[in-house]
Amino acid sequence: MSVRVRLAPSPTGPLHIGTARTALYNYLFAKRMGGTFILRLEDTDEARSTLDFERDILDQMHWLGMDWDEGPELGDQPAKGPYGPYRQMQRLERYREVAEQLLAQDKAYYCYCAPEQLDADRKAQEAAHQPPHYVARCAHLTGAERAANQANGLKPVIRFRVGEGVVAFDDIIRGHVEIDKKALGGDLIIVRSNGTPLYHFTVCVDDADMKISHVIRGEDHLSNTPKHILLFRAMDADLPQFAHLPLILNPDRTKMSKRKSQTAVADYRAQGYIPEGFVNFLALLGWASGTEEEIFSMGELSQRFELDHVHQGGAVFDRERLEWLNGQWIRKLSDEDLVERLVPFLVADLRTLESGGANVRGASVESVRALLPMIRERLPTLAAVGPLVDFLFVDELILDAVMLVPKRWDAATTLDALTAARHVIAGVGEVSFEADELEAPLRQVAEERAWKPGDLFMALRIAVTGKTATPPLFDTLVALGYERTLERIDAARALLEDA
RNA sequence: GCCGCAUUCGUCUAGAGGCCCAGGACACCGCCCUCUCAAGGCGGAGAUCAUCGGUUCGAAUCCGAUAUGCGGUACCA
Repeated sequence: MSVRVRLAPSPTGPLHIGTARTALYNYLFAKRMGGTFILRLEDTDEARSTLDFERDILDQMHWLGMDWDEGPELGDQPAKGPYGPYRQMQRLERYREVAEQLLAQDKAYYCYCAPEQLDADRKAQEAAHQPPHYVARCAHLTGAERAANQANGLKPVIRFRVGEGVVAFDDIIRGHVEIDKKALGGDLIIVRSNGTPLYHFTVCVDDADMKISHVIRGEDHLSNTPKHILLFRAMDADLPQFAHLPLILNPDRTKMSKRKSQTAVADYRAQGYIPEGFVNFLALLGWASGTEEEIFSMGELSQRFELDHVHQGGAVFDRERLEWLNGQWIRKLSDEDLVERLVPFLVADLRTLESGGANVRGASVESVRALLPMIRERLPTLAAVGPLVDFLFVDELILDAVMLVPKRWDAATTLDALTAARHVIAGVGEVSFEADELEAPLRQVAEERAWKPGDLFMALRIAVTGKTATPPLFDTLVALGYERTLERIDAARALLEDA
């Protein structure tokens, strides 16, 4: 049997971390098994579904490096695959057809109970400490009763007969699971009174129609699985295998939510995480290779991923670990690649400086490329580039006399040191202005004046960058350039003199 | 309430009856490197394997109960 798996997000929000991981596991499983990965949009919640969310979901999927073999059209992208349409609102006819069939076979029936009535039932059951369930009031209506309801203008829902007994299945991740039908809440509604189908029904129709072989989804669907199994059986469809993934959790171990965590993939992207790191991190949230390796590319993952090695307990989303993995991957990128990804972040950073009143110079690909050796190890995210090097791209630093003074030093010593350093640098001259040429003479002045080299360097660093943590000093000076280095030292000296 | 699932260092996890008085990684601490910050190297601390019972010569691993957490229980998905 060929492996066919699917991701079935509903476009009621931007691509969620949890959905992204589910997508990844489906994708990796498909790749590993030489199967087919299908994307289906579950947009039957008309009130909350939007085209923008659809776009975000597909866009972030691509960003993460996942493509699908079958899926819906969007914009200029045509639909792919022989089992379409892949958007549920376009499959309404099909659901109606299956519902009719179920009705004709008496596997489903019309129910005219009013929502208020149902609420009252539920309350009564609760009071009686019984599990809430539908009391099957309409389960055996006569033709006359139905006609009467109809004549009264009542719009019925369609309910699926659940019956009695136990539903059992073997989940790839959880093992054997048995659930009594009594726990299912009675005959379930599959079509609303307005004629639109409900989730439990549409997934089953679609999964059956699309010949899905493995349903890999979040644990929150585990308790619903018996309903699905019953529906599959009623349709005489082949049962897929189920694999229920552990949940991704907030730090307080509740199901990851927007309220307590950042859940949109797009947000992480905007913060400078790269897909290589993000995918690696997501893969490791609930799965491990069994070896001690943990840096894996998408390609390596799709060689090794095993569904039955997926962990069963929920996993807290740990940003520190994500950041570390992201840094690992940033360090692996080629120069050209890194530069290309870095520039937009630098530009954005400079733009905000500019709107704050600074005069900024353009950040070109060449200029950033030259900085790579000194910043590469200092980038946990792409967004870290701005704070690291933006001082190189502004005309004037915003400084004050207090911050110019290294700790352990006073203003007078600092002024003295900057003057001496300026002298040395001018002595080296513009032609020999190289990192290798600068260090020795600067160390020598420090020694002559009994300053710790580190203190001298710190004074210089602050004067020239406005920061206490920067890339290596001499490379920084060279990147700044001879003229601007001297200008900044002079500006700092002037500030100290005034103070 | 009812049903289901889960539970190994703070976090992600390895572990499929003896190799485990539990291994790796992130974070943390220390040292080395060092002009700051990183990166890197080395080392440290950190888990009575939720608890209690049972099975077994032997249990983190199998079984049961309890606890805790989470999920489901919608004319949401």
